[in-house]
Amino acid sequence: MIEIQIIRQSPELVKQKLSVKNFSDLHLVDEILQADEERRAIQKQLDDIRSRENAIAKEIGVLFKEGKKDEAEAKKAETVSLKEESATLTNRFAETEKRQFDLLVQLPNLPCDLVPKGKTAEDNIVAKQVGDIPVLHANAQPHWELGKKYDLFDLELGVKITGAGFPVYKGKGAKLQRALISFFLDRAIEAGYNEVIPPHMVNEASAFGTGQLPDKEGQMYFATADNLYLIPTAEVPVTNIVRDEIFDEKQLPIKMAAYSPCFRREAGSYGKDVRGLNRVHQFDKVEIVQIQHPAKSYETLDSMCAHVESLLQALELPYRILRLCGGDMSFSSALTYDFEVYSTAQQRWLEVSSVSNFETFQTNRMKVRYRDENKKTILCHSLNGSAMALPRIVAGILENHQKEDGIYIPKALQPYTGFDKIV
RNA sequence: AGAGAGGUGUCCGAGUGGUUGAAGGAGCACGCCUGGAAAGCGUGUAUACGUGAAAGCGUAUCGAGGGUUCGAAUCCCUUCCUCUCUGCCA
Repeated sequence: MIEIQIIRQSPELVKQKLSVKNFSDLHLVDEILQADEERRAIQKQLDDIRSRENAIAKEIGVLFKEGKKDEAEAKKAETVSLKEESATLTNRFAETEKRQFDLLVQLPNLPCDLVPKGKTAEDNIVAKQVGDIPVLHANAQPHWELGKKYDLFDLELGVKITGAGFPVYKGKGAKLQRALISFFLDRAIEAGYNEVIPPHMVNEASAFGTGQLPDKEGQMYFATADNLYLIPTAEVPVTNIVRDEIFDEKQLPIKMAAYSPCFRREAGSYGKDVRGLNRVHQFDKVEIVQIQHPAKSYETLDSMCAHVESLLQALELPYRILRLCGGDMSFSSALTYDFEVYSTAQQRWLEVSSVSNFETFQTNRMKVRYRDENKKTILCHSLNGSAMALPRIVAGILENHQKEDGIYIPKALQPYTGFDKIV
């Protein structure tokens, strides 16, 4: 949620930035300002009346104590009209406040100055491309064929048990999953992140805090009996750990890493996008989250990107880094870098990580602040990134490291798998 | 899931209708004292919104939401959570 102060101070700049994100309902900005003005005007009146009510109540209290019952009863009459007025104003205030909130929540985050204009994925900027695309042997196969060939995962079996998009990992495929999770977590811990194991279901307040609600409701699985959402990413429970907290400036940054399964309904996805492990409803991911001082958050974003990059290098995968254009960025983000691994057998890039700075968009919703040297409370910045999402990494490893005689496990991963080759 | 108890500030803890944003204590910060420290003494120590250049002032907040009342932390209703006992269970 954009801070109202920013909209109040520079509505035109806000509109201009929103249009970089391809957001066209700019009239919302004016409506917000109008509601804001109205709200403040009502609050002034309301506070004034309540102040008078309070004063009279106190006087009545004193009169009763002094035993002046008649005077006290007379005073009561004075409050009648005030009570009516304050009741009306209270309603109007609540309405206006809600109207402002409902509008405010519809605005996506403002992109930072580095975000390129653009509408679709085509307009993203390739910031960096590393690693040669391997030349595969003649019988090279896509990962779903390799999964069958080496009995690593079974999608049909998942259909039987649950439904489409719920893979069953088997044998060395299962071990590879576990190895990657441990590897990613250990690397995060080495980089100073504190490991947490969060709940895999969240309440409405948490889903609101990170920006999943209200607009992305349909993307999450919802347990109606208990009003809980299955998490689409560990970002949601992990970032909410600091909800409503006020930190000492010295405590920043807060660095947390978590492994969790992720559940996504992925309504509307189809075709070659969903082949094999390309897009599934349940997958594993290690997520890194930081809560940082506003002045340092972009430095932190760079360091998080460097961390993800080091993982891709350790796994010996060809990758590229994209700086997302305004139109392709998520609702909550101010700047996002996507990491893609080249799927050689499919001849396409697969997104394996997304690292974002949300600035105050999430922390404003969650009220995550720090206290500066003047004891003022100021919103922190929040950042997160996948480090990393497993299925497409698995796809990348299987496809890029396949040889005639089997699939080679990158050296860095061998201590975790306990084998150096899948045959 | 059933029965009972309870949810107050950073923490402990008082408070069952009247100047209570909230006693007291601990902690923390600053100052005095000290050669230095401890002890002691003094001062300060919530958040949000509104208003103001600022100091400040106003309003709201004692799990959450609603109600009674001139007035609610205190009474009533709803709801969430915690603890104890019983049941069930990895």
